[in-house]
Amino acid sequence: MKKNVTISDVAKQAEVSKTTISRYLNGRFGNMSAETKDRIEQVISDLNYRPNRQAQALKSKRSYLIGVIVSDISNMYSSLLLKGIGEVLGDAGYQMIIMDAANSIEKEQDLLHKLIDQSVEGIILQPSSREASHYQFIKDENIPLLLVDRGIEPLIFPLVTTDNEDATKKMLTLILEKKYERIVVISEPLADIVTREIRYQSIKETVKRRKCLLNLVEVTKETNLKNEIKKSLSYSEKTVIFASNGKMLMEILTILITEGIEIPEKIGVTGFDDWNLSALVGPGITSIEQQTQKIGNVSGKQMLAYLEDEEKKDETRIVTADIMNRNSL
Amino acid sequence: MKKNVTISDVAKQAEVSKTTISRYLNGRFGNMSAETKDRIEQVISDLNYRPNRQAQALKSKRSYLIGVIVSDISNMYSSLLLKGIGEVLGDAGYQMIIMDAANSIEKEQDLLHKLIDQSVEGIILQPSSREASHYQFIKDENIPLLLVDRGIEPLIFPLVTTDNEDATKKMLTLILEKKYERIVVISEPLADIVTREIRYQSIKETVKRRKCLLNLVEVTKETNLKNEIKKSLSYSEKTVIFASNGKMLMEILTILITEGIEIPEKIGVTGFDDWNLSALVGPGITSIEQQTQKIGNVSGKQMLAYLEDEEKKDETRIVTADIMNRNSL
DNA sequence: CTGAAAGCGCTAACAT
DNA sequence: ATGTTAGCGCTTTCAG
Repeated sequence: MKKNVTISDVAKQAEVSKTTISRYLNGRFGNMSAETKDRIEQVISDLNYRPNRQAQALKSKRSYLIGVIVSDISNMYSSLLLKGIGEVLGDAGYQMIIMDAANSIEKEQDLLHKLIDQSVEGIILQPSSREASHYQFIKDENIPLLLVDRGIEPLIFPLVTTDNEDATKKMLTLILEKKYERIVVISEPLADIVTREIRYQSIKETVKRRKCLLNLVEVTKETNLKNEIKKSLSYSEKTVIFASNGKMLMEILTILITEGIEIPEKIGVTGFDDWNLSALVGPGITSIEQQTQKIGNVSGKQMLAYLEDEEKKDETRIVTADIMNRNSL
Repeated sequence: MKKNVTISDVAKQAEVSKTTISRYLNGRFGNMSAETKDRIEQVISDLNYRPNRQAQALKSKRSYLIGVIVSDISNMYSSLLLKGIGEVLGDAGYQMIIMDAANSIEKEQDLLHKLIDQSVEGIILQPSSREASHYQFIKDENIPLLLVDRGIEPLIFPLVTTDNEDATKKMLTLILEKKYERIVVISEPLADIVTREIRYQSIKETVKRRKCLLNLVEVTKETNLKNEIKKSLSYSEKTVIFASNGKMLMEILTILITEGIEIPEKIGVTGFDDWNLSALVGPGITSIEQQTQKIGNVSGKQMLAYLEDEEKKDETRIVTADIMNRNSL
């Protein structure tokens, strides 16, 4: 059981003042004799001294902590996102405090406060709500907030996200080329998340000018997804299911495959794939693959930019997605 | 731009001393007049006061921070693990500082030090090395360390993990029932991680007493996996590929499927599946599905137990895995 | 080139 | 039932 060695211990041992040690720690050897410097270096390594971050933060107002809140950490999207953010932030000497809102907006509010209590220098948030008012207080706290993946309304913070509209429209082109006559969009509730709405509206707009029919299924806990899929199979028109995110896509595929429904013979399937696994599933699923890790990288860089220059804010960054043409249409 | 309100501001406003506020914050209303209590409550909410965690930690030696290091956060295993840990720790009022060792043992060492610098109260680690000596210093620091998923040698810290040996042997029974004559184990290098070794040895032991042949392919960056699979296909005996973890399984399946190799007609495939997605792939992959989120839950609980009672240490916990019998054998 | 002293925001004896 | 006082481990003027 080793007792904690503090800056005072080092100072005593090196026969200098705490001030000098502090200078050393912060790389301010501006005018420090080479010998004191060497002596301090020696003592620090002898004593195995490491400065206490909490104390440093308390005094200097620099915590080198960035808070990150994802809406659901068990989602593959989060993994890749966190990987991407972590790469950039880690290299810059920042630590991430990662938290999981578990799809609860109450929990998310609580976590935001907890992050602030920890004196984080910035927050990267994948919001669980589209309501800007929920996040206004962070602006008042004067702490940089960067949204990722999903926007809010109005968009009072910068955002890094996929080119949802563009990718959706490109996929629509593919669908229409294949002469589909009806599109069934299966999505989690549109009202909660702007991204879902954007994806749906993009489809709606494109379809409007064609002779293609459109259905929307909003999936909640009460929804019997199997029944909805059966219904989609019953249409007389040539039909395709469009999954609005990776979670939906996988649930749909699970049903289709376990029920032995042939893709694309019986029904076409496509949508957004967060997992980038759709190459392996069924006949290979034609899908929109987001560059999630890159979104993370970009977010990290944006955050660093804000941190060093408050004025660099409010620039939204769009990351393109890849349209993967496989065999499910 | 709101200036930070401190305990002193609250004390002044409520016309009591900081001590009293502190008592209030820590729920020690033992003997506090109802009216002061109410007044403080009022002032705190008026001022929108929130105590500074760093200052609290500095003084009280309680940070309520638990460090978690995963070997690769982009791996689905991490997602579910973190979900599981977070559920338990969050409910108990702890925050996680999650870090990604990115499969680098040097980085992992660095991160461990950084966690200690942050005054974490405990560390949950999915180790990137099997060498106990790398972690000895944590014992010296007297901070609770809990290993998860993978052990080290010797096992000087408690561990929460899957019943690797048991699950592997059960799967072997299935394989042998299907009259396979040769098993090709495809694994990342055994030498690095104990779990890999355990899985392989379990197979080896079981196979020894049968007339079944066994090959081992250790995959590094230099390995051409496609060639190895081709080789597996060339054997005259009825052959099955056993993937030692989810990452390998998915890489193998990707090759098999894109090359159009029929499963199980041309070759059987099975192994450990971290993603729990193998139901969707190809004909449905018979695999070992770990209860990763549960492993996380158990780890969280173990950590809480250590925190409140140092003596509860050194108890290794085994979580069973599920053998999913599908159509790839 | 170096140190003394004050204080960051909070908690915890020890008083009263 | 509440206040006084002394720090936690560090950084930072201000002096020399």
